[in-house]
Order: sequence, then C-alpha cells, then structure tokens
Amino acid sequence: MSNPRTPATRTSARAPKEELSRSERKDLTRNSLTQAALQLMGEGRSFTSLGIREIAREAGMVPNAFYRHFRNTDDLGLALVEEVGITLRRLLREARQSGVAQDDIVRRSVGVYHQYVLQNRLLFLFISSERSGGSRILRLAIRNDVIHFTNEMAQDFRNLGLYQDLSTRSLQMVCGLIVTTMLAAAPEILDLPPNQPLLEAEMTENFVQQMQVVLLGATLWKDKARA
Amino acid sequence: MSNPRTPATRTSARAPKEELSRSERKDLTRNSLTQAALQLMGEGRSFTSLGIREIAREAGMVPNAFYRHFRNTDDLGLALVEEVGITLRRLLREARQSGVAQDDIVRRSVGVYHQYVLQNRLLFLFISSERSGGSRILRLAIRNDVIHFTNEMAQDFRNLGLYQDLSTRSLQMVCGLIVTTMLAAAPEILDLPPNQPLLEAEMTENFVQQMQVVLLGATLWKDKARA
DNA sequence: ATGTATTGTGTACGAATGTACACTCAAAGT
DNA sequence: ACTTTGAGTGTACATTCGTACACAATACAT
Repeated sequence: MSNPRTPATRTSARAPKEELSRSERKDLTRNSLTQAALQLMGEGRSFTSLGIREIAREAGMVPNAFYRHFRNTDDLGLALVEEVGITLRRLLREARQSGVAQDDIVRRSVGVYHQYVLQNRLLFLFISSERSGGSRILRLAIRNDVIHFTNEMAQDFRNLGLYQDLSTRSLQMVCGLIVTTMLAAAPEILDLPPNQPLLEAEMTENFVQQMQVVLLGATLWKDKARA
Repeated sequence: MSNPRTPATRTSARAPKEELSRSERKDLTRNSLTQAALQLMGEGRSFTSLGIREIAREAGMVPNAFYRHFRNTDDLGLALVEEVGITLRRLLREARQSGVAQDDIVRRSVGVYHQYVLQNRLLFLFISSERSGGSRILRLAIRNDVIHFTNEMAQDFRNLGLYQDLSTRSLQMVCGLIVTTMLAAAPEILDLPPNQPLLEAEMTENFVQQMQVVLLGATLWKDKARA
C-alpha cells in the first residue's frame, strides 16, 4: 500500500481514457486544434489575427503541443481549407440527392443551401472571411476549391440535361455567377439575427429572385453571338 | 553666437515645415494613420490583426499619438468605412459621366470598373476583406454603404430610363445582383499578377459575360409573375 | 503679450506572444 | 522484454503589445 515511489493516481491530462491507437488520438487532438481555430473565428476574430497560444488554449492544450501538428498558423489554415473542399463537395452531393426534377427548383435549392450554411456555420464563416482575407495562400487555396465546386456544378447540369445549348465554357461561366451569388449570401445568412422570420423571408425572397434572374438569362444566352 | 541656453536647431520631428492651421495638420496625421492601416492590410494583414503600435509605427509616429485621433482600432476602421462610402459614390459619379448611351455599354463599364479598382487598390482590398471580415461593426457598416450604393445605382437606371417595366423593388434586386458580381470580381482583379494580358483578358471576358447574363435576365424579368 | 488647449514625445509596466530546450510517459517496433 | 519514438508538458526568455502618466512645444484665444 505505502509504496515508496508511488506513481499512483497521476493527474496526467493525457490519460488514455479510451482505447485508441496513437495516430487516432493524434488525429483527434489535431482536429480539436482546427475546431478551436474555427471557434475563435466564430467569436469575431479573423484568421490572421489568431495566435498559436490562443488556439492551443482554446483547444485545451499547452502552447507547444501545437507544433506537433502544424508548423505555424498558416499550415493549420490549409488544413481548414481542406475541410472546405470536403464540405462543398458534400453540399453538391446533398443537392443532387434532394430531387431536381421538381417545380420550384430554385426556391427549394435556396432553402437547402440556407440550411446547409447554418449547419456548417463556422466553416462558411471561414470561407467567407478568408476567401478575400489577409493570407494570400489561403485566399488562393479557397479560390481553387470554389472553382472546382463551380465546375462540378456545371457537370451536374450537363448530366441532368439542363441548358443543353450552352457550351461548356458558358455553362461554367453561368455556374460561376451562381456560386458567386451563393457565397455572397452566406455572410448575410450568418449575420441574420435569429427568430426574425420576416427579415429572413425577405432576404430569402431576394436571393431566390436573383437566382431566377440568372437562370432566366442563362436560358436565353446565345453562345453563337460570341466572337 | 554662443548663446548659453541654445535651443537652436532642435531635431523635433514635428517641425512646422509648412504653414498649416492646427486642424489641417491634425487631419493630415489622422489621414496618415488611416493610410498606414490600409498599407498594412495591403501587405497581407487583416484588419483585426492590426495593432495600435503597428499602425502608429507605419505612420511614422509614436504609439501614444494614435489616441489623439482614435479611441481604438475599430474606431479607425469606421473612419475607413467612411472613405469606402465616398469612394463608391465617386465610382457611380464617374460611371455616370463616362457615357452610357453607347453600344457595348457593358464591356466599357467593366473596363472603367477594372481601372477604378486598380486605382483604389487598398480601399477595395479593405472592402473585400472586411465586408465579411472579423469585426461585426465594420461588416455591417460596409454592408450599409453597399446597400446605399446599390440603391443609387437603381436610381440611376431609373433616371436613364433603363428597365422601365421593372418595379423599384425588382430594379434594386437586379442591382444587388450586379453589385454582388462586381464586388466579387474585385479580389480577383487585385490578385491578378501584373503584365499577364492573357489572364486578364480571360477574367474580364468572363466578367463581361456574367454581367450580360444578368442584364439579359433583367430585361425579361416579369414583375407580374410574382405573387 | 500671456495663458490655455491640443498635438505629439518619452518612459514605463504588466500582460501576452512565439518558440527553444529539456522532460515524461505511453504506444509501437524489435 | 527491450528499446525507440513521438505526443504532450513545463520552464524560460526575448519581443511585442496596449495603455497610463508626465512632459514638450506649438497654435490659438484672450
């Protein structure tokens, strides 16, 4: 009982509470770092203003542990951009599934998008801020993801037989317009005070109409007229 | 010559080099503070990451002098937003003057806008970053300026007799779409590497076509169809 | 001409930051 | 069973930050 060199009941913070492999545990803490960064941005901080100590503190670990996962904050930012890519891809997948051959497609899609933005609040906040934010590296990386997203959307339109008389180039151009409008709507959705159905309806209606204008223009777009 | 208490040739940094009234000089240094903040943002910093010392240093003054002009960095941010309002207003004015009753209006307007963004590089950088940036106060203030800008554009359309069959509400909706597209183009314009006429032409062409799609949709928009 | 208000300076201090170095200890490899 | 590895800890230090206070010097009001 009275062991001379009692190492018992160590109050170690990294107690192996669950049975997980080393790399699994590493992935977990790494994730908690990225989530901590997102959380801080959700509290009104911009990414470039985040500090290593701050992020580590929010993630509940000692500052130095940060370096076991990222070389610096920009490195963490790139990890977040990866999550952006995944999230946008998932959005497209969900949109694909949620039926497209209905009347009132636009209003339905806008609703789906609205919900998706709210459900992925922090990530869309990150996208919106950093898409034209301070770090050039992140900016370009996000822009790249958005381009991919746009092109996949164009491909989906193709697969669905929509706007068949548009060239691929023009289809991408139109999808770019749609995506721009979508992304511009995100910060407004996120800034909307909750439980204000009137404001929300007004914003949504405006958004729907803008989409309809774009699609109306697209149906009448003549590729031939181009030089 | 050998004056005992020689105060001569003081190396005072605030030497009254020119004949200016006090308030004029104050305005000048205040301006140099806001410009210093813009300059720092131009070097890849986000607004919320700027510090008082940093801004003052860039402006070539001692940290404490900052407080003679602004209570904190957010206060300076609001001053920048004011400049945003003025700049956008000026853009509309220039657009108004640069002839509207021409063929190829869109391409011409896009060119004017492109030039304007480049000429006001730092300010558009500020708008783009902070329109969905970290500080809620700045975000909403900028959003307000953009709404005003949009409505003035709609009014201009009215005055020019364009889109006469659109209700004011719909005209504003369309102008919102145009402004969204314009502002989304700004960061791409600013990130474009210089002396790459091919890339630039491609981007411009895309932008022009998107505008044309929007305007095409607008001409065919039927208000009556709305409930 | 004299006094006052205001703009900018100099010094100072506590708090926070990035990161280097040495450490612990459990998991993985042998 | 042992060694090695690597995630996380603890301490430390130079640097930077925001801001308080006293001060200097000049423009303005009287």
